[in-house]
Amino acid sequence: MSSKALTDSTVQRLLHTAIEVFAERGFRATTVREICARANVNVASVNYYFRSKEALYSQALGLAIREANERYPIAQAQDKALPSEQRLVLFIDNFLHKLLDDSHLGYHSKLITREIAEPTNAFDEIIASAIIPQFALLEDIVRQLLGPDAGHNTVKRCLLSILGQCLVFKHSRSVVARLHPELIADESAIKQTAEHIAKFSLSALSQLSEIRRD
Amino acid sequence: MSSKALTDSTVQRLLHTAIEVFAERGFRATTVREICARANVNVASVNYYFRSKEALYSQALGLAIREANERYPIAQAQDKALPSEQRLVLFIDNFLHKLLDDSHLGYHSKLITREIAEPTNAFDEIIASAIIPQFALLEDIVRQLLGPDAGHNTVKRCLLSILGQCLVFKHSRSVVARLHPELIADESAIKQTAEHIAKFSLSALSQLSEIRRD
DNA sequence: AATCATTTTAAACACTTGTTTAATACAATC
DNA sequence: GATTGTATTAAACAAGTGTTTAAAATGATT
Repeated sequence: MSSKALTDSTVQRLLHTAIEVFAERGFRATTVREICARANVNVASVNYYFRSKEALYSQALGLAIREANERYPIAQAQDKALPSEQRLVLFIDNFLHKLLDDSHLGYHSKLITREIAEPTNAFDEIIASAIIPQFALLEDIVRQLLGPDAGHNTVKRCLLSILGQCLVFKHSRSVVARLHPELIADESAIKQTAEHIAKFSLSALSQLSEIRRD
Repeated sequence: MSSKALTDSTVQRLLHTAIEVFAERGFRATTVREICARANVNVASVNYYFRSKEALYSQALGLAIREANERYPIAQAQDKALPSEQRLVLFIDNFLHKLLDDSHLGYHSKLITREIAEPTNAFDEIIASAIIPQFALLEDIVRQLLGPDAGHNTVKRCLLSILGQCLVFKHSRSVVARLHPELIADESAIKQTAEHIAKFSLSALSQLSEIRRD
């Protein structure tokens, strides 16, 4: 494969279409033919440019992670000069928008959360490039909010409490859309939801930091 | 189909095997042949007893919901004589155990959360018999904890904050198992996690109830 | 024991799957 | 402009899909 493949329109179209279809249907339920039909390329192209359906999936997943991180950089929340409370608000707002962005990234986060829910061989890639950085950043923030006396497991559980509050809107989106659509109706609703999660979590964290360690 | 079908061993084996395989692979990626092989019945049985693969899925889903509700009844948390704080603890403990039970119900909750993540035609069944009752019960508890002045959207968002903290252990189980396996290692770890979620949420709710409405 | 409806079975159906092939089209280099 | 390496195409491949069929096995009723 020549080096111009990076800008090759066929390869690019295949990758981005693959992100869409794999996100919609999952790996096994996705057919190579559907990807090719949507991308307007011949069926054989998948095995010509990538070696197999699985290799295409792996590459598409990697691209999805990179593009998601480009579009929603966590730089703001990383600024250690800011007060921890504000950094938490920034993190949650960023994370929630990344999850609920339909315009461009809906497929990216869907594909990523799908891989998490049902890991394939590409799972290690996800862990290393999409999960661990987020975990580390949030852990940094939470540790500061809880104070130095907080036990290891307490910190971990608080991380998951915060992430879970965000992720529920992705994983159970169908339920939210059915029962409480107004919570994710538009940009301002998402922002309010992010503020709620931040307030909810900050209340809990401040109270936990007063009490004890484990 | 005769009425004895209810106790027919072939039908029963098909249904329970279907719960397993559909939970593992999802609807489209599941093959009728694999279900039949695991259940030790002929391939044609699916179309003989149920009319199609889709009908089998629908029936299996309904059975999963019924069995999950039987095994983890929410009766305790419904007891209005108990203080709201304790009812919340009971609810979370029950819900988390239901989600993380591997011995019998792992497949049931997996199938249910999968249907939520990727709704099929059977989605309405899930909403009505598995979601709404849980939502209503938790809403009752949360409303008492927040007081009568709490706004509608605040209540809803608090519901999702609590449910999300539990669900993350199911949806992102692969990540938790990889990065923080000790949090769900055994029965006592799960209990501690449930206690954390309850404490975390009660702290937040008590603080929110002091402040304001929306 | 014979009859009958029900259940189980192996085989086949038509269709879709990922992948391969071999022929064609294209575009740059000499 | 012929040559050569790359890209695209239609067609075919073997394996797997849900479903149907028609024959065989089963078990209860007469």
